[in-house]
Amino acid sequence: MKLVTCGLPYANGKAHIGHLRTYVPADVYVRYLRLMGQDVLFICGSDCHGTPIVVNAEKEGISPKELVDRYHEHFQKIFRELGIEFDFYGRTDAEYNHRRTQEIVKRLIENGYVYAKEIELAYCPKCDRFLPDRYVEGICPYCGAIARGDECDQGCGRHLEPGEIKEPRCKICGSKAEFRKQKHYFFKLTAFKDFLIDYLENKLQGTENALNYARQWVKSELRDWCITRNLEWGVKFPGEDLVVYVWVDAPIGYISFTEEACKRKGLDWKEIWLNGEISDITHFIGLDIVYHHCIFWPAMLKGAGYSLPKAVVASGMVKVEGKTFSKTRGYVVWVEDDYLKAGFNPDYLRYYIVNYTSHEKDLNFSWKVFRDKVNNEIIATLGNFIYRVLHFAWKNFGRIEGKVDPVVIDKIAEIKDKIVSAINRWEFKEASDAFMELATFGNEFFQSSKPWDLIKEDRDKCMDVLASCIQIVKALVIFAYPVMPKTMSKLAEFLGFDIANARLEDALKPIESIELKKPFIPFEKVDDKKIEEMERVMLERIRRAEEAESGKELIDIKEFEKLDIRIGKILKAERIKGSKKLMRLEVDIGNEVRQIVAGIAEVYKPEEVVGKLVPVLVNIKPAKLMGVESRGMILAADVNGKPVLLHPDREVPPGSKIR
RNA sequence: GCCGAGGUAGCCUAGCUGGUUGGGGCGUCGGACUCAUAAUCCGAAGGUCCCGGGUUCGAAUCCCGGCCUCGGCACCA
Repeated sequence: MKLVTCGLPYANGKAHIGHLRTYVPADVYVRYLRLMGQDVLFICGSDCHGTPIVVNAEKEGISPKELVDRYHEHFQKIFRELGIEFDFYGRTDAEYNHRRTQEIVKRLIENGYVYAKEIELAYCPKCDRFLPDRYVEGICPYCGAIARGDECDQGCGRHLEPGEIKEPRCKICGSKAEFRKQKHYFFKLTAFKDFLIDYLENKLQGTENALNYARQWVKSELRDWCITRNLEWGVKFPGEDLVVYVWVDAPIGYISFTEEACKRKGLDWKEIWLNGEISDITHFIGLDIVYHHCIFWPAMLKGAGYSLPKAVVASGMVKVEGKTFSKTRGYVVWVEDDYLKAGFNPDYLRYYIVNYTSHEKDLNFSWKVFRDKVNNEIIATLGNFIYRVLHFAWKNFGRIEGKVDPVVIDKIAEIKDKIVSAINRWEFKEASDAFMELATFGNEFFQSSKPWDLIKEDRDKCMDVLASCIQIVKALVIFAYPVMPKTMSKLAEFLGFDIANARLEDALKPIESIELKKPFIPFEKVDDKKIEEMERVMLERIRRAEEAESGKELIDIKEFEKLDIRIGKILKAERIKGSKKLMRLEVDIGNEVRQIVAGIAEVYKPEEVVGKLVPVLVNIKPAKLMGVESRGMILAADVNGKPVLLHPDREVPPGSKIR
């Protein structure tokens, strides 16, 4: 029995195209494996714990469970509608996962891989509780920006250790927090370094993008993981008033979901998870969680005495209309609101995702490309071939009994081999290109055989041609089924065979005789108006996002007057060591020379900004960036996140006021 | 900065253990056909294989240097 899993969607937001980038190929993979005769268990579930869920639930005034329920339902619905069929879709807050997680944590403790340590944590005296991660807000000790407890998300982006944040405040009640010591538990990840190096170099299979990242990480410094948090919501850490960190109980979902799936099917989950060193387990994940799956997870499994995964397959990133996927900036396609509600066939999106490029590379989603792929590839090549054959055969004969051309059988066999080879390398584009090649072959065969002429001259010969074509149609239905299950199962039913129990080899078995009904048009065209509408929706969203980003209300001139903006002359400039973006400048602002740190080093070289006149916000609070004090802020235009400097249109004296 | 991945015609790509004219798809142009959702088929145009140097009889393919793009740099879900 082979196990295939997908990274668990976090039950904190709706499904978008980024999710599908992992789930669709995984589903396609499983369906092909089954067509290849393999026994596969396919599982997934909702990731239900963690601080963001608790914080968001509190914000909405509902319980974490209510929030999780909502998105758990949502994801199940999306998967159902897109034909992503898990054998079991669980949730990490279920009893079975709590039980398995606690069992594994106990094993880790028994085996000596967990130790306690006192650390200083932010504590809110008013709420009377410790404040984990995102419950804290304060000042970043490095750059002075407002930061979260665990990360300076708006400023320098640094990770913050517990206790590092300055002036911590409780995010719930807003009152001042203090630091208090508390005992927490750490997982001895460092003890697994040698094991991990060997595992990643010699044992784990998968896509290069995942393996290379992981190898690089494991060779640099590993640190022990703090695996406990001060929350109510989560899996209780044995014997303490703490819960385990989400990244402990989330992957354990893979195990507990397997148990549940096996229980329902009368199988033994231990054959997968407790059968020795490496087990036939394949994890499909996004690139963002490679670390957890290739480092943390195998170490945990090893430490608790469980089997290790055989392969980790990581999908590439998603872009939307050529821009980096971003929910906040509006470059996103929501599966339900944007796609399904518009009434598009889910098979189209599945085909797009699988066929756009290889699994490891970046996938760009564009509505125009979508329209072209659907209309030119799915419909014109594949759908049209199927329909023209079925329609012609039904109209002229009704029943087809003829000899299939051996050339056709050879071609089908060739395509089948291509598909098998591609699937074994997780090359889903190659597999889908292969069946499209067969459709093109079919069109060529039909065209060059001219059955519309033959029917007038030689009905038997015409019948043979159609027998060959129907053979190709059947092969196409089987070969394309994993990518487009909805439409292909309808066609299989039309042709009178059971796709659920089909094998790739069935495509080669000649159809002796077949009775045809009136065929249906398998795919509906996507029209330009609809695409324009979709693009409008997206542009509108991007525009709104930009507006929200700038988030500007109307202000009084008095407020503007608070800003002291002057022209400064850059006297000196140098890069800041260790930083990609920052440049240290000495700027003459008229009555003094200030040291200012500016994020322009990605675009400008020091020598080209020296001597330039630029606007400077003089009365901004001083801040430290990368340890260098900055007293002022260079103003520049923001073009796609990159700075463009502004210069006065004629020479003006440094210190000139801007108003 | 460090570490990955990658730069092949308007777009997506194959080739990358070096060897005849760098394949394929979409788009474009011309033609043919009419069974079919103006679908299909045939043909054509289109490439400094990022740049520079090197190794070699010979490099998109190997080596060195540079430029550019994307991503990661961790207890962030």
